[in-house]
Amino acid sequence: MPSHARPCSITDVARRAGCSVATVSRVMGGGAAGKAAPDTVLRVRQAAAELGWRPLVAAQALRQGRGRLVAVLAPNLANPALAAIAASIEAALRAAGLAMALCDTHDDPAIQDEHLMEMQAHRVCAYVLLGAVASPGLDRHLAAGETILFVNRRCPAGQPHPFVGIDDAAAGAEVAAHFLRIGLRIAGVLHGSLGSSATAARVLAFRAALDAAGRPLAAPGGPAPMPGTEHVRIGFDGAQALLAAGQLGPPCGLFCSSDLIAYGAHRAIAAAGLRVPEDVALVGFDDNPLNDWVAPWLSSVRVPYALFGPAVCAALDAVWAGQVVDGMSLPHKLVLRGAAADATCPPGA
Amino acid sequence: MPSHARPCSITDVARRAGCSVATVSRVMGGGAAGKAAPDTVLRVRQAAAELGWRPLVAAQALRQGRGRLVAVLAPNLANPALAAIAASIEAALRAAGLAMALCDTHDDPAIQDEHLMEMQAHRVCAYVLLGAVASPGLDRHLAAGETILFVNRRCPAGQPHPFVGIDDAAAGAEVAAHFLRIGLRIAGVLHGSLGSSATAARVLAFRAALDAAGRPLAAPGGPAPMPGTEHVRIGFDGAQALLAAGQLGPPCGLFCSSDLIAYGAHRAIAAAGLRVPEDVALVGFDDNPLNDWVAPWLSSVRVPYALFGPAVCAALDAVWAGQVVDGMSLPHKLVLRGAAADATCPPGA
DNA sequence: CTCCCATATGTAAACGTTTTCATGGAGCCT
DNA sequence: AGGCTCCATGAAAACGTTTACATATGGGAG
Repeated sequence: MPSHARPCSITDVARRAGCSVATVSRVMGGGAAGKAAPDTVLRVRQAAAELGWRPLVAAQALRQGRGRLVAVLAPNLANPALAAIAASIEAALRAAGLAMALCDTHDDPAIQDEHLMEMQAHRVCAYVLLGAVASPGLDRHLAAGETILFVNRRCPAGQPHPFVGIDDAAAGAEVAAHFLRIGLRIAGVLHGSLGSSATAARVLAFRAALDAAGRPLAAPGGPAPMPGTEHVRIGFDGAQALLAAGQLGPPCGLFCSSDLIAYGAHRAIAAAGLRVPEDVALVGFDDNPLNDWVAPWLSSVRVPYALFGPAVCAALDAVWAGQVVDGMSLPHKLVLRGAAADATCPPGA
Repeated sequence: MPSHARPCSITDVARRAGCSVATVSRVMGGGAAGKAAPDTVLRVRQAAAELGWRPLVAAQALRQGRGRLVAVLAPNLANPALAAIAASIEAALRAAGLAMALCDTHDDPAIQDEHLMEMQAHRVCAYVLLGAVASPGLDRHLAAGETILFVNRRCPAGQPHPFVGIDDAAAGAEVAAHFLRIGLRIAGVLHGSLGSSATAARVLAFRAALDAAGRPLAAPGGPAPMPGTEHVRIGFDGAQALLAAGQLGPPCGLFCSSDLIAYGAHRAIAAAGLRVPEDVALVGFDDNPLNDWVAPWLSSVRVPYALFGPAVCAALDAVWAGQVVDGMSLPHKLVLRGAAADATCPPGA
């Protein structure tokens, strides 16, 4: 029988500890060290433990105006890179005593706004925008002075805002430098919508580095990818277009602004009878942890997934402390994978 | 300056609409059709829209005892299959006006309990356990009559509880039938901890089908995998052990209880100079959406990710309506991928 | 001994909403 | 006309917490 006896409240704890609710609140409230007599603290702690009581988050949120919930908005949870970052953030938030509400925006401004409204109704204590897109609701939240942290993509509105992510421009330039170093002809660059600051920075820096080396890339042909288009599809179609244009003659290099795009490109290239990386050297971005297992032919810029969570928490703390968090750059690394996957021992071992 | 003017409340709406807060609550509360005069409804709706007001979830939760938040606990968000299911659930919950709090339990009973406690403090309106593990906190929540829905793995405690997932036993038997049909010698089955009801059902039904066909599998050698061990590692180590035992001579078939395990096995098999699927036919489980792109050699049992969200919502509604939801089986399908990846057109097109 | 301050605790208001109950008016039946 | 029900609405209590304020107790300094 789900009798649903009312779960115990601060009042029950107070009664059991033989004090007032205010005292319980002070003792359990954390911050108030030395605000209560030592033996009272002990009694209250014990009573709370015996009853298994925790302050009701809704009541705290109501009273204090803010809750203990952090909204995390991501454009596409099916993307392993984003899922990994979300997982890292979740772990770090939990360690900080916060909970995560995760929302999938599908890169759609309307859905993003809907989520922002809903999370506002929850009085979340912060918004973590993991790949934000410009939207009216975002502007309103920014104007309202909400705590907003941009991850991966910078704020699409003009002003600089707190940001956590890698140095995409540097990474893009490194990829170019790698191709130049090994003296490979560069067939092109495949990428998603340049509306994403991350993609734009990667691609533009890549092109700029090639320009600076006197080996400029031909202007991109074909239509610009629509925002939200499946990355694998972008890669497949893009590689097919390059093949049709005769651009992918071996040997050459091809840069893809995400691993998913590289997967798609690889499929088209393999179907054309070319080998990767011997004929076409592919460099992706994100370095999906599964690459070692399923894509040993793919070099990629490794993004330190596990560092995102701690960095996000640190940035939030800094913002709440009133500091200005302008750009916090996480380290990245170009991981090169060889021609023959010498897999006599498990990768990463 | 984040002036943080107090966000408007129901009182503001009432004043603007020229009525009392009770009326606003009734009008916006949804269910109350015909509980207010038509023109009043109009005035209130307009006032709320103009002010951009939404009822504060914390206050609702406080008053009603339950919030509009659903806790989703998953054992490992880095697993693409689980991330896909979580994404599906999120979308469906949002469509139902609910928000999702996502927690990663790392398959650890202690962490699961911690999350359960925290979510209880949030007065979430339901718990969706996507791969639950037995724990004292889970027992307490069950005893307290909370709304708990098991997804993928059945309730580890004895009694039957509401469940959403595929028919794992049938799927395992189908894999066995497939191997038998094409007359392949079966080298073995690699799997994670049998503590998971899903894994156990798959593996046991697979073995049972082989037994019934008079082709019983040798008892598993080596230590049973520890819970939580990386699936790719299980696959790699397991395949290496089979190779060392001379079990993987071509041609043969090998069943892996998850795609990740199959990835690991593939790596070891390829390193040994054997081809997949010509020499060793691999069948995985989950059918990662990326398989078409990165693992065209892998046959796998496709799990209908997109159906989980709607099924979960339907099950929750049923439970709240007082019905008994015992087992809701989602359809699965064994997807066979050929030897030569004929990738002249994009997969799935 | 008195005064004052520090320290520990209790009292009560406030947060925003839902919901029960009461009120008053409009119609309908006898 | 009187009494009835039905309907729309308002007043107020309650949910569980935090916190500003008040109160009591004790100790030290004068």
